Amino acid sequence: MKSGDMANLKQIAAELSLSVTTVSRALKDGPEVHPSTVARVKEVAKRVGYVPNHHGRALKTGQTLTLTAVLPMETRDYLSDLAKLPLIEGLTLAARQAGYSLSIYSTTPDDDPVESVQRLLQAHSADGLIITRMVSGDPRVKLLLDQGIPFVAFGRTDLDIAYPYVDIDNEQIAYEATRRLMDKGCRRIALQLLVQKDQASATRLAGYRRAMAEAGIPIDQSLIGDGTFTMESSAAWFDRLLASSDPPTGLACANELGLLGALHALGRRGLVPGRDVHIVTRDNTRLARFLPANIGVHSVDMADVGHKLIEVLESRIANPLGPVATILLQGRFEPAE
Amino acid sequence: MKSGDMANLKQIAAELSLSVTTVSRALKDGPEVHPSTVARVKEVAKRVGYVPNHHGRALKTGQTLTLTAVLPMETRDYLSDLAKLPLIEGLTLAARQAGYSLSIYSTTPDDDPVESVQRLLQAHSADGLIITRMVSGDPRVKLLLDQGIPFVAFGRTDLDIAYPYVDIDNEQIAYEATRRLMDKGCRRIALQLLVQKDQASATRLAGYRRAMAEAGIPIDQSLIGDGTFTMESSAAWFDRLLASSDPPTGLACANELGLLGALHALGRRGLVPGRDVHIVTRDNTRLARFLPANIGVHSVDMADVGHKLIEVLESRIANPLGPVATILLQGRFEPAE
DNA sequence: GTCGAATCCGGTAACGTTACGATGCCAAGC
DNA sequence: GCTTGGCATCGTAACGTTACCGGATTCGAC
Repeated sequence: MKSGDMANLKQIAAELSLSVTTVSRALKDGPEVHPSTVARVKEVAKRVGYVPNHHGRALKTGQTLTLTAVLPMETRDYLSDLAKLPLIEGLTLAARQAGYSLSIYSTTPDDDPVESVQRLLQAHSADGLIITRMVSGDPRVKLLLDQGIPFVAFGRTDLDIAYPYVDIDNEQIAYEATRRLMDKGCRRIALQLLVQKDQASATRLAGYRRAMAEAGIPIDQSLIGDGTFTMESSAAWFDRLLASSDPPTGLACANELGLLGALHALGRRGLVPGRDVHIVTRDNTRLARFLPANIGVHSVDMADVGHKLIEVLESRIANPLGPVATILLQGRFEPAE
Repeated sequence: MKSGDMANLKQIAAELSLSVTTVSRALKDGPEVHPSTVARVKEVAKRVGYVPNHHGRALKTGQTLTLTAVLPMETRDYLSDLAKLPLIEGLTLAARQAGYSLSIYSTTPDDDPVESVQRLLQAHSADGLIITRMVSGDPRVKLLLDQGIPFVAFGRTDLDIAYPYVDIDNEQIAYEATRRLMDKGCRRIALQLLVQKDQASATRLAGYRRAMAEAGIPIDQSLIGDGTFTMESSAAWFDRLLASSDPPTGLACANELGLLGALHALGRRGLVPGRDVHIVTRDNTRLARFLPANIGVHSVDMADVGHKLIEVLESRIANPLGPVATILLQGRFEPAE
């Protein structure tokens, strides 16, 4: 079946009348092997196209050289979050550069997140885990820490425990976004939120509240969006706001898709962004800059987030008991023209 | 380090005073084990949280239960193809349902595609490969067939060899798109193409040519877009066309990002889609339906493509010498209102 | 009462790799 | 001459799993 007849250490050893042990050591430049022997071994290895068998090594050493990213997938809609794509690209590329291969584990809304993680770590199929979409009091953190499994989270949560994470400073970004809208003269400012209980939404809300409190504007709960998120639901949500007796004059969008939904709602009412409603949005994919509307944009390089996640995870694997690294990334603001 | 103290067959066997062999057989419902023994084994396995060790099994059986998808990644731009996200989601989900885990191998434009595949198959880390972004005379097909490695391609190519693939009927879609634009009265119709030498672009061009030939309209090469693709380059390309002495009145876009670029170019000139220029686009993510413009849309469910790819690959792994399955998917057209 | 068959289970080896201790060898030191 | 020690290499065992063959018990049938 596997026609390849894969070369292994034994074959190389036989060809050179060496022991398997010596060949193994030679290939990793062990100092206990004579340099000339190393050269001969490497030459034969190259000729026969030797590639170490992943599973043999993994079984012996316990190292799989694989990292697994647990990513939520929304089956309700075609797309959930465009930023996921550059994130995946950053993750795979950084993992490859670090000598790991990256496995993606998509969770559906039906999956119990804890159980998913549970199963993953037990299968011993990865040296480390990347978890995302942190929720308040996320139980996975304690689970993974207890089990001693190296992991890194994309996002903080409100636990007392220290754990390694990379996060975007959503509080600051939402604060600035709200302030920008105020600078445009808005006082009724709508805040778009994504998944309920999502930690990112909680911090966004905190930043919004801070800005509103500083300006002395009372919070109107009806202006704060909530719940599971699609282009459709975004459009419907903002349409309801526009239809109200006292519609918002400013909007802080959660991401590109939320923006598209909101623009759709505006368009259907003949309203123009930047004139009737001022908009600021998160946009990690440059998409908003290409829409025919002047919209302020907060962006974060998601590929860089992927790189940083791998970096932290790598140091965690190398030194599981060392200090936990945490990285907080600021957004970059590009104002509307 | 790995504090887990993973349960293995030996532990279960010891606890029940059985042999490792029997436990192994019991867990896979071997007919050679007494039903009551099977029950006892399973009960203990569940209690101690036994999960089979992937690598032990892979080493013995040669099956890795892993599939690898080779996906191109454009580092030039933030996003290359939005449809890749639902594709990945479909792939991971279908792989999981089939009992496989999915590994993503991102290739950069610098990577030699053949060498990437070469290395992947030698590492014996996957039971099957999914390759994408087929080019004319793609050398990977022959390589994989020769090596007897199970694989499936997303996209056809112009080889005489039969090989398993799933593809979208781009020829037909481009043909229909061109016809729709003609129905709107367009005669100067621009065709947006993506990556050069990409097989999908070649078939799109063929469909366009067929429609133009049937209508007796001569081909104007200057209306046919070409080259590596970003939102920026799309905008620049279409802007050049609009600036020409005889600008197009119809446009068939390659995908969502190409559409956004084109709309950007239109917007900057104060032109309105559906009035000054008629547009039809590929859109696998429902994004175009949410733009404030009436645009005809050809869509394909990319998650379904992912499922079909896994399906074909699975049958290929189960029966490597069987007939090659090929699937050609039609696009669904939703006209502009 | 003996024998084949069916049923249930155990032991051994092997997949490819690496860790560990052991072994042979040669030069240098007393 | 004999030890010491460094050097290069080897042999064995083990990681967790499954394939294969062989053994024990039971049961029905002649």
